Parts: sequence; C-alpha cells; structure tokens
Amino acid sequence: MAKQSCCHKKRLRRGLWSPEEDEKLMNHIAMYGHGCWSSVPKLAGLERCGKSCRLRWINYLRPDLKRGTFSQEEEDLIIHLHSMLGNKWSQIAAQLPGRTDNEVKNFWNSYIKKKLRERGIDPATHKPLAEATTTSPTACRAVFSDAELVPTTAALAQDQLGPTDTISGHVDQYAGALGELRWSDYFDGALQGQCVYDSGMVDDDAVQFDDVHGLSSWC
DNA sequence: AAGACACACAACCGCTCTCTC
DNA sequence: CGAGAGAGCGGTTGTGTGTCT
Repeated sequence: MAKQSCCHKKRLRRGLWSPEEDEKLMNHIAMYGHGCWSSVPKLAGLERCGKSCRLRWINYLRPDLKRGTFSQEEEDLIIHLHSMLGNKWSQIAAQLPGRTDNEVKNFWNSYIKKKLRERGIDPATHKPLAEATTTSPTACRAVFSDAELVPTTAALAQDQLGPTDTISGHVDQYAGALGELRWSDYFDGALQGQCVYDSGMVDDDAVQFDDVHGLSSWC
C-alpha cells in the first residue's frame, strides 16, 4: 500500500493556495519569522502541513524573488552550471539571485532541454547527440572532443574555477578543418577565443559560442 | 464555438541529510 | 551510537491557460 503524505494523514488542505492562505502565511512570517516550519501552519491558522507552507514561502511568497522570464544571461549561466553540477537545482539556483530551485528546474525541463536537443546537444550529458556528430565535411559545425571544463568569467567570479585553469578542446570539425580551441573570455552570453587549426592557421574570430559549456556543438 | 492538445508553472511525494536527545 | 524529527532536495504530477483544429 502506498505511503500517505503528511497532509493526507492529518487530513490537511492540499492543492493550490488561496489568496487568503497566502496572506495568512505572509503575515505570520512577517511578524514572527518562520522558525520551525512544522509549527507555522498552526500558529498562522492554516490547515496545511509545514512542508507545504515552507514550499509556498520559498517558491512564491518570499519578497526577494525575481520572477518573470529568464534573461539570456541567466539561461547561459544555467546551462553552464548544469554542465558542471548536473541536476543540483538548489546549487544552480543559489548562483541566480531571486530564482528558486523549482523555478530553475521547471525552466530547464520545459525550455532549455528542448532547446539543447534542437541544437543537437544531449541535455543530460551536454555532449553532442550521436546523430548530430555525423555532419558533412562542408557543414559549418564544430564538435569538441575531450574538452575540459569551461572556465567562463562567471565561473571564475564564483570561485568555481581558478584563473590558471587551462581551457582547451579539440575541434573535430569546423568548416571542414581540424584544430584546437582556446577560449579566453565570456561576455554577452557568448564565449570568445581563438581556434588554432592543425594546419597552423590561427583564427581569432572562429570561436564564439552561444553556449557556455565545453562539450558542445554549434553552427 | 468547442474540444483537443501543448506548454508553463505550482505543488506534491518520497527520499536523504542533519541535528538533537 | 542509534532513533526520531525536521528540513531540504530532486523527481514527478496536477492544474490553469493559450493555441490549434
């Protein structure tokens, strides 16, 4: 038999919160703080479990929440952090002021995942999808292999990587050429650097990403 | 106009971690 | 050290709304 939740056990109210419930919870926390969440519903006069109150406060009522659509910068940062941390939504959200783990997770599942797949990137591994690697020699698409972590300036600012970390990846294919990637800067949601082809030619403008993770592909 | 469908987001569930006794 | 309670986290489901047919 399936285990019943605390709300079921105590026959507490479930589902969407009414404006009256929101007001009660906000007023209570404004006056007393949340303290022990399990005691909040009783003290605030709510027929909810403490867990539900906590979630409602964290994800919806907290005054410091940003809400609204994610900016391109936030999107890029989420993709980058996900490539390093995986589904650690709370850790990812911690790097995005005013955003909650639930919000980031929903955004990832409903939008970014789809977008990455459309670009031929596996959202789980951040590696090119198998089909995406079979590009024709004339295609203007690069696929990295054995790329290392990508230290963007955002990552450096957050002390996730040291300033001396090396940054490189091999270009399997870029407009039909082979070479090595070296990138140096991150701004306006894009990585910039240079591409040193195996032929010896250096292309300063070759490497500009709309993604901020290492194992990637782009057109 | 109405039903079907897709999407975004809110909320729940169950597990793990941490703290206290 | 172990048990129990509370908090936190990630996965999943439910619900409201907009769009398409």
